[in-house]
Amino acid sequence: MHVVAIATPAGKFTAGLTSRGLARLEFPRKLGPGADARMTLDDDDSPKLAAWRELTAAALRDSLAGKRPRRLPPLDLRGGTPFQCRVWRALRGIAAGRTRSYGELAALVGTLRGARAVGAACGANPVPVLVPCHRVLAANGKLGGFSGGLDWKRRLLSAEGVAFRAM
DNA sequence: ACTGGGTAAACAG
DNA sequence: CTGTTTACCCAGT
Repeated sequence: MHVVAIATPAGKFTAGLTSRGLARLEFPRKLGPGADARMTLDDDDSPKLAAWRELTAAALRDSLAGKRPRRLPPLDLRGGTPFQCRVWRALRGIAAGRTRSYGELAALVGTLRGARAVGAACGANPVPVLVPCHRVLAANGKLGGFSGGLDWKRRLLSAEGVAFRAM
């Protein structure tokens, strides 16, 4: 996996690219002692990977501004279990500015009472923002959780003009 | 506002 | 297989 930095107005994201596409996306990390240890940046990417890095950067900047990205890089989501892949695919069907509840998403993937399992699958989403797990709220309109921290979830939803109940 | 039971899936052992 | 944990949900207090 080729690890590259993606600069945005909101900070430096980290993307992991494989020969099949974008496999991971991480929010800017708080700089702690030794925070750079895992940041083995990769400069000599192939033209293909460089193109995907630019697609990722453009899509990420659009998404952070609340706009729908015109084009996404290919995604390499092989890591997931069959259930997680169903959930992640369903996530991509939620348009910008719209939300669903964990329970609704469970019904969409054919697991009627699996709201909690859907939450766990969202937490395992390797490509947040572009696979929009932030558009899933709890059934009562509250936020639920977010792997990157609830501040990011609030920020992404606000950029899309979505209203939500404070927690 | 808080509690408890029900629930599906992943994971450790 | 059993136990534990989870970004849940709903009907009761």
